[in-house]
Amino acid sequence: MAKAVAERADILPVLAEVFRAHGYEGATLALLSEASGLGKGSLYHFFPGGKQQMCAEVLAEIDGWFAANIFRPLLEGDDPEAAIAGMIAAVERYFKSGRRVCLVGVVALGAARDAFAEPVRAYFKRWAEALASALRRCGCPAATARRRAEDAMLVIQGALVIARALDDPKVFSRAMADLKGRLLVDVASTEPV
Amino acid sequence: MAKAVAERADILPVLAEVFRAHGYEGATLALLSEASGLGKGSLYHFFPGGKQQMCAEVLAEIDGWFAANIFRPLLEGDDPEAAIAGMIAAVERYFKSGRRVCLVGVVALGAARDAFAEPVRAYFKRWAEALASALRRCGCPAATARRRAEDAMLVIQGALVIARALDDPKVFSRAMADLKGRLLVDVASTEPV
DNA sequence: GTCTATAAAGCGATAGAC
DNA sequence: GTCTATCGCTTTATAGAC
Repeated sequence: MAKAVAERADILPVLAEVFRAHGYEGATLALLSEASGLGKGSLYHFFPGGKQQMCAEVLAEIDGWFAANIFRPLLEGDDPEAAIAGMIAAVERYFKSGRRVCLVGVVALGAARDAFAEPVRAYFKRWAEALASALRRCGCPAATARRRAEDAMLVIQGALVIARALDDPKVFSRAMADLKGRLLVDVASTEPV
Repeated sequence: MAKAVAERADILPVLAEVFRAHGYEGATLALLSEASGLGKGSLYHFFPGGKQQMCAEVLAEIDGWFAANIFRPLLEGDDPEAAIAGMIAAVERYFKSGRRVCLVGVVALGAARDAFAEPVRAYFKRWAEALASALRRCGCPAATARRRAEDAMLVIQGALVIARALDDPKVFSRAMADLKGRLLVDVASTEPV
């Protein structure tokens, strides 16, 4: 299908899309080779560890993207309320309104779960902690912030499953809109002037 | 592993557990054979359509179980509030507090999604409609009932993903307890005496 | 660094004895 | 109805030419 591969950095997103679309077990080397435009030999040159290494590096890149574009703004922004709104918007874009699946969630549900247990756990844990941090700075008590953050993780993943099961992206978009409202409801929101 | 197979009805639950644990692609005939205690020849005697038929019949049986134990009480019970509480309890038990995965959700996320699109869609649609019906009879306006029912589908699936990703069943149990409270909040609840 | 060729194992599925 | 043996194909992975 696609060609156009110059550096290693260009390969990972292409492989990621194959893993997303077919799952770890379903992503065969033939598919990965075709999508990247690289022969199997070349793939093994880049990833001597084979399919497992490809998936591990893809997960690491995903984690890096979320760290830079989602976790950090939540942790560092001086306007936590805006950071949360930004998170929702970024998630909507990233998952293409529910048409794109979360590879981390797919791996978590699949048989390869044990092989990637650590990165999968870390991804959701870091995300939840970053969101909880932003919520606390919005005026949420620590316990409430933690619960709402965990709830958000769960709503996002569930929305992806149901949107795909019903083949209806609107489900995802609506869930994100609801989530945005629910995260900050009943919060002090001491607007700094 | 297990042996003990007499009738066809005893085979499906065993196959179901293999599909749950390994996904459609990961559930090999060798695993299905080993788990059921039946040779490949015997499996093909019961399921001439092979792996696809096995999964289709497993999904049908799951649908049947939910129809009898979850959908019908929601639709028919004369105490809808109790039916909803019963649904939460049944779901907690069925998914073993998040230690067991939802095969319908797994299939929806996987590559085999297209092959089973119809039963997957129908399962969630029927469930949401049954729950919405119970909510309406609790005093929810139709639109609210529909939204809350869809929300419940999404929370259940998301809780299964996150509980498994974090390897923490408490996430699922807490989400179910929260869901129970949230479904019926701000509802007329005209207690019939 | 890329490719083709190929190895070794596993896959779904079938045939046929019992 | 159950099994073993096997087919034809695909899988992951390697070897080696260029």
